[in-house]
Amino acid sequence: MASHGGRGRSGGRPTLEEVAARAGVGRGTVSRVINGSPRVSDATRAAVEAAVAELGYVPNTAARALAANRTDAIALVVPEPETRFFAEPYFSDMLRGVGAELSDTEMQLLLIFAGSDRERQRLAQYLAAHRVDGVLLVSVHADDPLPDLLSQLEIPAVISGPRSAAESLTSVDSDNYGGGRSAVEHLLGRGRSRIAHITGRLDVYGAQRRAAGYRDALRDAGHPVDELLIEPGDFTEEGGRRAMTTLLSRDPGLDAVFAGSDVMAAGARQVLREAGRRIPDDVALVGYDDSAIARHMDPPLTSVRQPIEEMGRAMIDLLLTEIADRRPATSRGLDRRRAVLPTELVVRASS
Amino acid sequence: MASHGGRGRSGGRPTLEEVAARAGVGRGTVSRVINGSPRVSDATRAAVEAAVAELGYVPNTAARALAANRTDAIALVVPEPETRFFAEPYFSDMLRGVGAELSDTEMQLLLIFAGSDRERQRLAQYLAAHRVDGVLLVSVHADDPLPDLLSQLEIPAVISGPRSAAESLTSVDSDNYGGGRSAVEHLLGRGRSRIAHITGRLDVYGAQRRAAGYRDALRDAGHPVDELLIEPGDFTEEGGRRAMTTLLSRDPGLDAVFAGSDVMAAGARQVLREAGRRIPDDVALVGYDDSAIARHMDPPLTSVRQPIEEMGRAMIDLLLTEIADRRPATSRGLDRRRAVLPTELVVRASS
DNA sequence: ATCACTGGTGGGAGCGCTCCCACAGTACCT
DNA sequence: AGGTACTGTGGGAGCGCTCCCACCAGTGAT
Repeated sequence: MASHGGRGRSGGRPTLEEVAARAGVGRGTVSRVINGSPRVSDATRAAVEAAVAELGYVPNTAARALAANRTDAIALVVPEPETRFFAEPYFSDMLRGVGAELSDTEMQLLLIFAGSDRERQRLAQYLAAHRVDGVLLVSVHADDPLPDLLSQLEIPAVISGPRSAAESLTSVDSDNYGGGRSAVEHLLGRGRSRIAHITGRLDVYGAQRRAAGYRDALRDAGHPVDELLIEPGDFTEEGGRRAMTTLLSRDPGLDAVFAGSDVMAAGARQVLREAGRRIPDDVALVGYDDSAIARHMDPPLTSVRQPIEEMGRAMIDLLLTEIADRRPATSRGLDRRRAVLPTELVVRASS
Repeated sequence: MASHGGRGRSGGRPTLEEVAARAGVGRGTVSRVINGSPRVSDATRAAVEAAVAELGYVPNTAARALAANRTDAIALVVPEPETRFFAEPYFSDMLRGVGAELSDTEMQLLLIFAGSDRERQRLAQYLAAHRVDGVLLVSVHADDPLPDLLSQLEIPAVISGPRSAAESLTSVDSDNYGGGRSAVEHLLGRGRSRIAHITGRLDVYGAQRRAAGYRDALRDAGHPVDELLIEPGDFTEEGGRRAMTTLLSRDPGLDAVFAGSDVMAAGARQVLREAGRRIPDDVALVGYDDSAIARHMDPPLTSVRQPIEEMGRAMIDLLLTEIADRRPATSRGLDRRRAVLPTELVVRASS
């Protein structure tokens, strides 16, 4: 039914002006109705809404973006190759939370992978062009230049897993310290006393915090902290094996292990088995992440669960307020926000 | 260093006009250089490029979109909940191909899930607003209204897995017919003669084609087609079990089974085992999809591989030409395009 | 010398919005 | 009666591009 105009333009989508003419009001008034301004009388609003419905009017996003200097879109940036994104349920959970929280909004979510250098290049261009109003950053390494680029471009951003205690970006984190504590307190409660800790890579802030929780839990219970019972892994299964081997040689009598991730716990379990230790009878084992591995391990692994989906929701919340705050020009200065969500210990047969 | 202007606008990004002034040329010339028009002298081009570099000019996408009536973005629409998207490697492979093919382009890819009704609603709005230049459609059900919506809105679209032989959208498919043939020919070559077929849901076009390949391969080899050896499954493991049970009761002497998917093959395998049949000694088994299941099955499953990543690339190719063709206004009419990519039989121990 | 062309270039018009200023109308005070 | 204030409204200006027409040299043919 669409009548084609003279030039190549297709479709003849109605414009604000046409809606205004139809409703017998001015352009500005229609704009106010569309944007939900309260300064419109009920009668006028009704007339405009009728015209919008009759004409099937849909705002032109490009025009709006140009005039208002915003895009109504935010990006979820994953500085990893796509493969890892799909492999780890972490991202899937995060995305679910983000999507849910966004569904009440007009905001559009873009998923951007920046694993390769080339993709990084494109991302930088993309951000420089201000094609999004804000950015969600997940799984960022300590030396990544991305956060700096974002602050330089003055693009609102929220990072999941702050890079340090002094993180300059608004951040959302789970309570790694509390998670570490609860794991150790649980083991102590089970009557274990020689509790080892396989940490994650210690340049990852969260791994430091978990270790701190481990230390404080022991100390507060009146146990001395034996540094020989702390051995760094690197979040891999192989790293877990190596660390466990080392720990076992240092103290064959240890009766519990708190691993900084489920994957490392899986590695530790192998070594313990080979050394003839029964789990949990001889050595109790606790992991971190409550991943699928934990559920399927033999015996099923006690693990610290992070509320990843909730973290996604929190990130959106913070980002949206940050974007809203920026709009009225006054950059409110230095009060960086930070959210920390509680973890939960999921007890299974391994402890 | 950015000096703030009088009003609230932030940042002072350079505009075309500023680049033009700096390079000592007109606005139009800069635009030509940016867009790679050949009608610019080398000297002028160099001057403009220098000015662009000095000023760090990045085109304003919104302005371009408004003026040129295009967005330089395409959407990958997944009419499934996110969960399935992550669960099935199909999507991951497809995304890899799409991303790779797009990386030479200025085009931006959006990932849109439309599993729930609410998400569908948003998607419709999104498309009506013409926020993308084209759409990639994957895993669409036969009765989905989305394709019609797209043609109505005159948005270029490419679908993976056409819904029927009369698919109205440009489509990319793997050679399901050839895949079915090759599976059966392989089994015949192994000396099997009573070959059963567990089909997928027959309202899925690809499942029909696989079954057609099965029939023709038998017929061309001089074997009669016994309809009692064809039993529909529904792509699930349970469906595979049911179909296998039925087939075995109809013909206890069958010596091979071609299942329309690896998952159904897994179901069939269970039933065969319980019935005391050895694989492949008594009954040879072939699946379809070459998924992780196939590799991990005991014994490893012979399966037909679809070139999913290549399909992703092909979809982008077709979509981009479709978008380009549309630009010069003349809608070239009725010659719908269609690409069919070859499959490959991966032989393992089950046959 | 005149008349086509042709490759290069400048800049007006306009894309469809938002923002904001101006102004009419009403209400409520002095 | 005149002021003041506030609600609701219309429409100009302008966001930063692309498109296209007009125009200016050259160049070669007449």
